[in-house]
Amino acid sequence: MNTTDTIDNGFCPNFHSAAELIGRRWTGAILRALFSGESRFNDIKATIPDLTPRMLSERLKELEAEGIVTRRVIPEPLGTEYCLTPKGQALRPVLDAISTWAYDWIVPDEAASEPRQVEAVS
Amino acid sequence: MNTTDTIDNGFCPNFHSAAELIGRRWTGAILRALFSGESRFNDIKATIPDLTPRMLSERLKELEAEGIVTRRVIPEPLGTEYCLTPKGQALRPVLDAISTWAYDWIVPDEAASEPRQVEAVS
DNA sequence: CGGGATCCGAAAGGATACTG
DNA sequence: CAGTATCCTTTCGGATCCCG
Repeated sequence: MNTTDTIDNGFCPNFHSAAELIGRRWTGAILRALFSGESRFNDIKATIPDLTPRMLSERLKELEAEGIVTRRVIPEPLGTEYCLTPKGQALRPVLDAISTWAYDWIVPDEAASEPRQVEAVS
Repeated sequence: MNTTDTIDNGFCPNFHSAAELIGRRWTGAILRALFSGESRFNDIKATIPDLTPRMLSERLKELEAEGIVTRRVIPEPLGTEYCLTPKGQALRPVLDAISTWAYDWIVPDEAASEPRQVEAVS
């Protein structure tokens, strides 16, 4: 029933697993780095502030296991390259939608820390 | 630097917090239930299989703190009603994008164990 | 009905160090 | 460069009981 249409049923396991896959800590940012063109381990790591190699490695493995990225070792400049598979590329609309929403609704200085100062509304 | 929506920079804290907000455990499903029309605590709970009241309560509070839902106590039938704010409504494209992706790429028996053929090829 | 409080085990995540 | 290994803290999340 729910196929490409709108949200009209209460629960969908596929949706659920997809949401939690993408939403796993750091995963969104990693995917974003991949989309932005980064592909080497340390390049990805460098673009994401507090990401430790352990986390990156772990998330990358998960994504690989999910068929979202592929890992390839490059002999010459010696390194590893992570690329998005079609399934991974297909996530672009999702990432874009999140970006748009974030841009529209997340107030800049609310993002990093969270000094949620509402202006005194009694 | 471009801030509109395309992905071409490495990291964006707004995007990051948005992704992890939506991706928090159960949050996607809860949002989905809200979009599908549920609004009462136990109705939402009922649509999501293993969600405990504690988790629902916790997530709902987070969403409320983020300005994504509003909580209102209804005196008559006695209950509580959770509604999406404009900020919450604005998440619809995100949820839809995830739904679409999930439908296209998550193979049923990989998500849970609900038999469903993606496409009866040939 | 709609939660809050508490307890507690499980798992995720961070820091640091070390290696092929 | 690209990870691993280990430790150890924090958080998550489930169960249970209770309260307005």
